[in-house]
Amino acid sequence: MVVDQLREDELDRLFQAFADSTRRDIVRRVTVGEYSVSGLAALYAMSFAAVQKHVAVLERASLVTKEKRGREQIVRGNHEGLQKARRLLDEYEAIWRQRVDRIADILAEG
Amino acid sequence: MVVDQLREDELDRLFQAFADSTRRDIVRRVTVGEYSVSGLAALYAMSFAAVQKHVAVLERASLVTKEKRGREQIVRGNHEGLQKARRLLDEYEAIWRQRVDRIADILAEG
DNA sequence: CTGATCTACAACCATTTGGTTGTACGATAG
DNA sequence: CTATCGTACAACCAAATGGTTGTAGATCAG
Repeated sequence: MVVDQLREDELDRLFQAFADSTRRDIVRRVTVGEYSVSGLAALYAMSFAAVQKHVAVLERASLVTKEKRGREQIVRGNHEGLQKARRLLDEYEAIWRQRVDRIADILAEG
Repeated sequence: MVVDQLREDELDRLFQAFADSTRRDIVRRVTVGEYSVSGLAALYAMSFAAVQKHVAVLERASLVTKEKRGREQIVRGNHEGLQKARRLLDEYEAIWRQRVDRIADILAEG
């Protein structure tokens, strides 16, 4: 086994990151606009530290990047993670379509 | 707030379900072939009960369905969950493209 | 310089997660 | 009928998750 452990871990982190509505909202916002960590924190009914942790989870998943600007840390959307997640789901969709085609073939044969 | 709590919870469950390599493998397998719960359990280095729990997580996320056949429970892939997950990532991709277009516009103006 | 702001990080807590073993029960094979 | 198989479910455990408060270091405004 141990097919491609690095990629598997990467995908674990990616989907785990998406599995929280606050984090999904952060991703949407930082894709459209520019936010510091505290700018984001102001949007949610939770502590600054909690939002900071959410951003860290997104960063580890390559869904956002942080860039220091003065005393602020600007959070930006990172297309890389999103693309990887989409690519995986596209693979699954392809497997599904192959399966449907195969069943169609069997029906055509019979 | 409380935009669409049901959908948010649904998405939480969906991405949470994808955030585990064993579960991703189960989804792939049951999309292609037919497996009972114990048939799946035989594939992994963990207990039957553990696999049973993974299947339950996938079922709650609408990624698989179970169907009783004699004393076996047949697990099958369910396109519904996969589609919903893909749809969300497509939305994010669209947001990203809009952002890129907007930047292009600004550059064109300037 | 001083005070306010932004961030990082540690420590703590409750709940969830991913695993285990054990028990029980319906369905099937012999 | 009896033994076995496939499943369900409870109880338990360690680790991870999602939140909190508190402390401390940079950076900026006045």
